[in-house]
Amino acid sequence: MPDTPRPEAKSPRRARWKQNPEAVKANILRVAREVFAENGLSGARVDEIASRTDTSKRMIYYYFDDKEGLYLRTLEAAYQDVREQEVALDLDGVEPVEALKRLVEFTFEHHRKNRDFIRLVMIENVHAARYLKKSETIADLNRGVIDSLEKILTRGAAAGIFRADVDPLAVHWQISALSFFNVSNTHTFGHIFGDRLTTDDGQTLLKEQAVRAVLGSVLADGR
Amino acid sequence: MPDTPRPEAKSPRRARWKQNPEAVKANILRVAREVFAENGLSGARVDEIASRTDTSKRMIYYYFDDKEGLYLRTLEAAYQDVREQEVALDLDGVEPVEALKRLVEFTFEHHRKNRDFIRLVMIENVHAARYLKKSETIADLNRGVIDSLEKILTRGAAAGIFRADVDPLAVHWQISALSFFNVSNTHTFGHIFGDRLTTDDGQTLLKEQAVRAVLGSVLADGR
DNA sequence: CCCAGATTGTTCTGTCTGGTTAAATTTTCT
DNA sequence: AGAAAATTTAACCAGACAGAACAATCTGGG
Repeated sequence: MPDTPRPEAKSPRRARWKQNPEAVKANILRVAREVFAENGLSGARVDEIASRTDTSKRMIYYYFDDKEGLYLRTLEAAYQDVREQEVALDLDGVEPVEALKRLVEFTFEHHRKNRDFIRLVMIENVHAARYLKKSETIADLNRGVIDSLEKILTRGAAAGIFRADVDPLAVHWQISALSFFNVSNTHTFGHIFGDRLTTDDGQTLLKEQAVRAVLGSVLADGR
Repeated sequence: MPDTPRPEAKSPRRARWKQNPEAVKANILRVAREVFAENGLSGARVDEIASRTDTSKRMIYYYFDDKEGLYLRTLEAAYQDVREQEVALDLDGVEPVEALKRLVEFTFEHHRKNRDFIRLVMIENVHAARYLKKSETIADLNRGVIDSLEKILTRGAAAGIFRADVDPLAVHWQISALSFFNVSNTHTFGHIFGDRLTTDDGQTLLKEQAVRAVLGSVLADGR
């Protein structure tokens, strides 16, 4: 990252700076995530990314080769970031219903906090996941989520509280759907039906409803 | 739509053709929907749209002014199309639980059948609904959905089957979320977790689960 | 300290894609 | 026949990605 103050005068063509490859890369990636999230891959302008950086366009090509390379790395970094936030959650000791409840609530909030990430995933889906598929690392990161969910479900089934035939993957799909849609479709939904559900009260309502919904599809019939 | 066979010979610089404004416009819109859905607004190429048409690039500008104009009209047309398919459903006479079940199933299938539409909505959300907001017509089309849902819910509440405090809009949100996500995130989800849920069996499972989920968040506590 | 290699900044240029328009030609309506 | 609308063909031109060239500065090893 170049140091800040262009030393006042005229003739010294260059300012002083320190070498800091990691910081430069990180800076570029941070900005790239924002710009790609706002405009998509083809909509984003390399020049705009550069100008929002503390460094120059030259560095983008120096470290990421080209626009698509930058996009791919941005995607990977975003996935990694988000997954790192998730490991905190430990529900092994908790009673099944409560554990599932917490998991839903956590996911719901977690998505809300990572809007740019959600948008990147949306964009990938418009691309039919073309770039995601190029990444070796991403898929592996995510599979763990299923395991921890499965633990909760089998514990619940053993206790007779949950149905025995629930599919962990399908439940994860459901939790994701509710949490994802809540962020991804804010704009169209809000414009058509009003913003009532995006207020704080509305969001709490939706979160509670999501919990009820997931439990509803998982609880044993008589309960 | 220009007529097909460029009359063999050399000198006649122009082929013969017939005027057919409506067909040309419709043809352009149909193709535009596909291409925009595949690539987004900025990703779509006017040249590609033109080449997939039976007409020429110039006609796009003749009828739609510019790329954004075409995009906006495409969006409006898509919304209108989709809403027209929905009016068929009549659930007034049906018993509440059954009615809600059918509504969920219908919506789920309906989304699956209109993938391009879903993608357009995704794209709009990436744009923060910038173009949707320019449209006068779209918002009005959709509000009716809430009314018919509300009827079901109040009937159910009156019968003591549904909770009294359910919010129709929130329930619609939930149904949409499950149906929408199922289409919108097929690619990323499928790549990360495998395609098991996109098979016919998987989709039936998800649909059933969606029904259970919605009912679970709506049914009165005792049952 | 001095050198080699890595990192960063600046400026400039190429080049091609892609949205847009000019102008001519044909059809249709009255 | 003449005017207006529809359609065709053929460019035009800005902007965006890409990278060349060069200089300057930093950093680590000998």
